[in-house]
Amino acid sequence: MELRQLRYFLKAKELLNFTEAAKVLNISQSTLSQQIKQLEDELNVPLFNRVGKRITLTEAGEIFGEYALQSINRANEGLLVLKDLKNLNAGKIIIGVIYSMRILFAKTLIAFARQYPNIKIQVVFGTTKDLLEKLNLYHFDFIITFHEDAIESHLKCQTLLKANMVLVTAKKSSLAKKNSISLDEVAQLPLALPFSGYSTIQFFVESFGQENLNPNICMEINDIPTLFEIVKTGHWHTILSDTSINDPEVVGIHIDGKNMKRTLMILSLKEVYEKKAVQKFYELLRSMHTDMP
Amino acid sequence: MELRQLRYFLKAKELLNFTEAAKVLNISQSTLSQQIKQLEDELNVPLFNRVGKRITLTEAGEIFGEYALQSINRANEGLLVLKDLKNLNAGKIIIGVIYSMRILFAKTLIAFARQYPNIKIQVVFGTTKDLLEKLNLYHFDFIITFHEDAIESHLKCQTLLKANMVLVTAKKSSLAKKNSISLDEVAQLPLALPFSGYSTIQFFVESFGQENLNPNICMEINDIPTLFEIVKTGHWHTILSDTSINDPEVVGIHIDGKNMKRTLMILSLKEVYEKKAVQKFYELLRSMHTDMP
DNA sequence: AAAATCAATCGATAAAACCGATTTAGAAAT
DNA sequence: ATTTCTAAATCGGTTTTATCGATTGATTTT
Repeated sequence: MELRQLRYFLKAKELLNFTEAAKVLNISQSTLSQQIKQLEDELNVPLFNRVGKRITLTEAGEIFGEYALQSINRANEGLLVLKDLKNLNAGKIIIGVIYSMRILFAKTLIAFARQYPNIKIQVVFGTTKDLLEKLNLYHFDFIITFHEDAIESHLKCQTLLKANMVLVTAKKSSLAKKNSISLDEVAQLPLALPFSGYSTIQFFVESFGQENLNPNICMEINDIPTLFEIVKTGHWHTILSDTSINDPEVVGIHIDGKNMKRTLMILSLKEVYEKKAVQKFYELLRSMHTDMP
Repeated sequence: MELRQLRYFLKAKELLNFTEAAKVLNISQSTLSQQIKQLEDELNVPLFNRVGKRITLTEAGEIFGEYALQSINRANEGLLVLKDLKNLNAGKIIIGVIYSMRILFAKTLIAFARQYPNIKIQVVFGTTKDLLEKLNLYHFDFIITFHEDAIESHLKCQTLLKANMVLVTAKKSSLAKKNSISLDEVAQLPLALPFSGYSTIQFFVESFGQENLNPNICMEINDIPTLFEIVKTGHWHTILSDTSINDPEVVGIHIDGKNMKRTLMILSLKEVYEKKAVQKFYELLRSMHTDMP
């Protein structure tokens, strides 16, 4: 029993004429006759009465017709749903994002949700380590993170933007008046750094290490709003990417040095089919990056 | 897209291993690989991610799987329902019966309904003419009637029983003591005959005509219980098949003459598939006829 | 009565499913 | 790190099945 036979049967049932049904189906009448017969043999019951040259439906044909129609409809619906998926009228994407991308990401998220209201979006904020782990477990469609390590061969890596790492200080602080600050100077300050993952710590270690500087790290906190509160006291300072700053009572000061930029990447698994919704999200991310001052 | 491909896909989805799925399906792994690829090409979306040597399900595969399963289940259910039909666990039969078969038929009906409780039965009592007309319109599975005319070639005819036509008279009547009566004598009696259709009237006309007798027909009534009430007055008499008599206050007296039997037939259309339920009903009718004294 | 028509059947052909062998590359064992 | 095993993809050939046009047989239409 195949869908082909069910389709043939339903058309014959509809028209109660094999010759006409065959014409509509673009097959020969003899093919239709044979396929219906095959189906009847398999079902072990006639679906049509042959009355002279005409056909009428049997009780079995009546009953079976309901099921045949539903079977075909289900298959067609499956096909249609996949089309919708492809046309961004359905589906779901799951994205992992590091905390410091909150502000920029939120804007992109809102724009995407407005443009594609039928696509479900799940967003998970986390540390780079956690996000990577889950990416490798096929949990995410992609993650957005800083990532300077050697790219694993099974990962696809797209550069999103270069983010500046800046000294974040209270607006009321005397430092707030500076346009820039040296790394030497930063090393003298009491720092409360973001403890958001291995790669972040590595970044700091390497940046200061290259200048043989020992930063005065007083705290490591893995919550950016809390960091802002600490900074707002005017005593402690932190170093964050400029994408993180959205508090009116803190400012970011450019740190001199060519290593004070971090690359924000989109990471995904190579073997995983790239949904159209995901492609659209990338496009939106990039266009919003282009517009950045 | 065919049910075969959907079956293959669902097994691969279940086992997440083409080689094992192929083994279970009793096909070669390469066949499975090719058929899945064909399906993916038709759907224009991958259903599986190929991860090294393993496979995982895509979102599209997840979604499509639901519809594929339902499509196959519907087709299978259609098959099962037809089996039930064949096994007398479902279905419907529609029977036309002449009035004089009421008593005998009721017994058969009850026995059948008890034996096959899941089969719906529709019974229509009527005149031979009406029943025949509707039979030709595919309204009935079969009808039970007296029928002596030349059998139309599109009708299938089975003899059920030979029914005796008897004089029906009041038990309190002096005639009731007779074992038999001649047609001459009957012609002298005031008769109230059943007006139940052309063939019944023809039968009487021919029976009396052959003896050059003119019966005294006072009434023609197309309701058997009413005929019994008339007869019970002791004044009028009627002629009915002995299968009709179920009133304790009337008796049937054998009428001398070789023409006083009528053949009760089962009539059906030759081109119409004979349901198993119908076959079973025939069997029951015949067995109850055999048991008749 | 003759012509047209419709489902069934036939024999041949085209298309598709299927197979085993092989390739490619990843996973597991050493 | 190297070797062995293994699983999906691909290839070319074979088998099976759908399909076709012609024909048959019988019914319907003219």
